[in-house]
Amino acid sequence: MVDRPDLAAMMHPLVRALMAAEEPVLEAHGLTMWGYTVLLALDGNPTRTQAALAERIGADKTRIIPTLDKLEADGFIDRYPDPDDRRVHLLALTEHGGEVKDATQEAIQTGEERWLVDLSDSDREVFLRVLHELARMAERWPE
Amino acid sequence: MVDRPDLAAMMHPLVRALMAAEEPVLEAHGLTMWGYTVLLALDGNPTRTQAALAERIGADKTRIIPTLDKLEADGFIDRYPDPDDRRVHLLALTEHGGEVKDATQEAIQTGEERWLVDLSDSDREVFLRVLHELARMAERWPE
DNA sequence: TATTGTTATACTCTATAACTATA
DNA sequence: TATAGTTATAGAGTATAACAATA
Repeated sequence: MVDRPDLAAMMHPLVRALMAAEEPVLEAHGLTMWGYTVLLALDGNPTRTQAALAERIGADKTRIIPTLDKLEADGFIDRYPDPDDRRVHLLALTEHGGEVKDATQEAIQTGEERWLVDLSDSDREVFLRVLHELARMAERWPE
Repeated sequence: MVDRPDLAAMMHPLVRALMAAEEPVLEAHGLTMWGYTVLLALDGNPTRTQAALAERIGADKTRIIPTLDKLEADGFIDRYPDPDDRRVHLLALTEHGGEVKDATQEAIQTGEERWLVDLSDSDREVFLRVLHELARMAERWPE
């Protein structure tokens, strides 16, 4: 009946290993995991409210506030009140923030190649395509 | 330069969604996530020490003790001192524990099919094979 | 003295609830 | 009165350190 391990049982340790490998890279670029997650989310997607950003990255709206404070203090993001509704904060990457995000992502993906290097071109293509599709499904399934 | 999302950025939300979907199934079978993880680890692999089990599943040795207490009280595992070294506890699934583990896994994998159902046979085969291989790599990379 | 399992404590992360400022 | 953001508090989960039993 059971002819494969559980998806979660395979993916969970893998994610932990991927994140453990990311940590020193993030630290070298002056970012936390949540900080990097925010930069990825804002890249190309300026966001109108902090609550929307929090929901998009699966965080509590109270949880990201210290992260946003730090990113702003470091000059990675701009955050200013919406003139049309001064309760709302508009969020966007600064040029510097975009550069740091790019450099960090480059380093992370270089590290991740360690996992993919032994795959054939076609296995790699299929795996990444399917994974991307499942990730999009998970986004649409927020609960 | 960056032509794909980060592996971790794709997998992390996916794992969270998979685990969220598991939770009600586990509860219906009287198991916690750690309890189920222990049953999976013990299945076909009786283990000589609790510390070894903890390391295998990526947990702290102190963390699994309440889990083992509960599994033992529920009759899912046997735990008794090794006659050769009475400091050591031998751990093994009971018959009942094996049945519960099988039934739970069956239900979990049925739920997981939701993610895989739209894949072609060949995409499915490649994805699961590569994922399995990466999971094995992660096991060998414990830090 | 070293090791296995256990318990007690402290720490980190996260969520809940209360507060402010705008609308 | 309702909503966006913030702050304060409480809770869950985890790790660190001390302890008892056995070797």
